[in-house]
Amino acid sequence: MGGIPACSPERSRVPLPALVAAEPLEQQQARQLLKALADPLRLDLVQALSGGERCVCDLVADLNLAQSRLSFHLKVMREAGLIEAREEGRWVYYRLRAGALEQLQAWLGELAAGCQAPARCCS
Amino acid sequence: MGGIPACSPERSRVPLPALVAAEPLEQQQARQLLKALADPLRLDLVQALSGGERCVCDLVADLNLAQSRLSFHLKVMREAGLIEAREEGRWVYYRLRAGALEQLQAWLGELAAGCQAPARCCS
DNA sequence: ACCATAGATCAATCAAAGTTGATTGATCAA
DNA sequence: TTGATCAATCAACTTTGATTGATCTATGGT
Repeated sequence: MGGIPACSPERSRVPLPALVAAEPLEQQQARQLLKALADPLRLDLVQALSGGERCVCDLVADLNLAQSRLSFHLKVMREAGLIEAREEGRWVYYRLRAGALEQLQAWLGELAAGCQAPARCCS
Repeated sequence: MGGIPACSPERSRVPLPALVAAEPLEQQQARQLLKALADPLRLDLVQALSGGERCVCDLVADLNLAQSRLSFHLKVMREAGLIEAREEGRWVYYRLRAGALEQLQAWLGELAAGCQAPARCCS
């Protein structure tokens, strides 16, 4: 809890890592992606980004929400690897990571594959 | 809150409706499915069901969890239309709804389609 | 240097989800 | 009919997640 503040707060922007490659997607990553998608506001954001890259100030205006609120949700999505950011001067542009969506699709496909088996009879 | 108990408590099992067809999937339904998937325990359940139908008592044993806890999560998944139940005597068997998974896949596909457009320049 | 804007972060608050243990209704076997 | 087991539900509690408003840093214009 009451942590020693690291040498300097050093508040650099967009410091967050994410998913790595187009690999099969581990359960943990899938969960983060799903959680990042499973929220009404974030779903609106995804919708807004589904037509292409947008900058934060536009999103604030278009969706008419508090900037800190937007920033919070963008962070959740970024940390999940669902979106990525590109800085340009003062502005930050966000876009969906198509790769993440495709990984998730593939992951769902695998689930659907074997799920029709008849019940193992219970004890 | 302090409700008048309906004529008789009538605790019939598995009363919950769900998704209807293999249609394009509305945002609200997508969100429910995503939320149903976005939980560690429920993901374990999905995993367990991905090989085919299982009965509750087996799931309790295999995943080693409290029965009421399992029941709660099964209900969330059922209400989202992610799984469905089949009663047989004393037992209830659950299985994944492949249709739901496929709908979700398709929904993701549409998102991925247009998201690579270059930024609309901001203001 | 100064001020305005863009956007991230923090602390406090509030709401939504999950957990637990106990109870209840059904079903089945003895 | 009694007793055991399966599974859903409820009420109390705990944990997690979202919202808000205030700061804070970086960039750019004057």
